[in-house]
Amino acid sequence: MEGQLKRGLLDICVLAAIKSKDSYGYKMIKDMKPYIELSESTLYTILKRLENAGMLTVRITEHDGRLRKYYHITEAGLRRIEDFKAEWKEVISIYQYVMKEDCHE
Amino acid sequence: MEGQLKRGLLDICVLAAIKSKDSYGYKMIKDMKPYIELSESTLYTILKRLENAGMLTVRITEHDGRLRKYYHITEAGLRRIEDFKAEWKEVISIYQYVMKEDCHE
DNA sequence: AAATATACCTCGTGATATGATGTATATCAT
DNA sequence: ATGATATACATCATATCACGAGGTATATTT
Repeated sequence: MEGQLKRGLLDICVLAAIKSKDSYGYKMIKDMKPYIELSESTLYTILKRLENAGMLTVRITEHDGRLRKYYHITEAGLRRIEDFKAEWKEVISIYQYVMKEDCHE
Repeated sequence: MEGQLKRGLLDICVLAAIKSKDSYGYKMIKDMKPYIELSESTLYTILKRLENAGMLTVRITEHDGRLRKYYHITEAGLRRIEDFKAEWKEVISIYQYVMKEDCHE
């Protein structure tokens, strides 16, 4: 997809991916793949940003001799998802404006 | 609204605003205000970008002794709107992913 | 005369996504 | 055994972009 539109949804997708169950980067990419594709560099950038913003916490573990970092959503992260739902209504309103203009043809 | 989400919609809104009828910057801002607010600096940046991308053409006029630049959508611009409609389906798919995860609570 | 509306523009800044690249271990196929 | 692929993390440079601040100029309203 064209990228621009996706941008605003990235943070929310990542938060959604860990909302009901802690997860780690590599797994998140695979889980989200059917819905939204993002590279590792993009995801780790986002995870770092969300961590700095207090939206999630990190727990380092070891699995089969490999490093694995589990991410856990915080209260602030949950609130961010709630805020998104409100913003989504505005997005729909904008979409309707575009469609309205589109139908004047 | 949060900004990030709006980003991907800005170009499309501007194209939609001139789709059925040529318009000019100052008017577009007022027309779009109920749906999406954008500053003059933002709009003129976008108009310049869309012009460079061949999505619209410009016609300079004079009105009451004041400069006025009318923008006209091109074939490429119309195609951009069509592409957006396809992308929108992906956006909805992503939204549903977020909501799905949200309901596991 | 002053304030507001109309109408355009540029520059600097901060935020951001992404490709390229790197590190390291485990597993699988030949 | 060895080479490829999968797992799993990270950083850096770059390009794009929205936006506030500030600027220019004329017409209309108070």
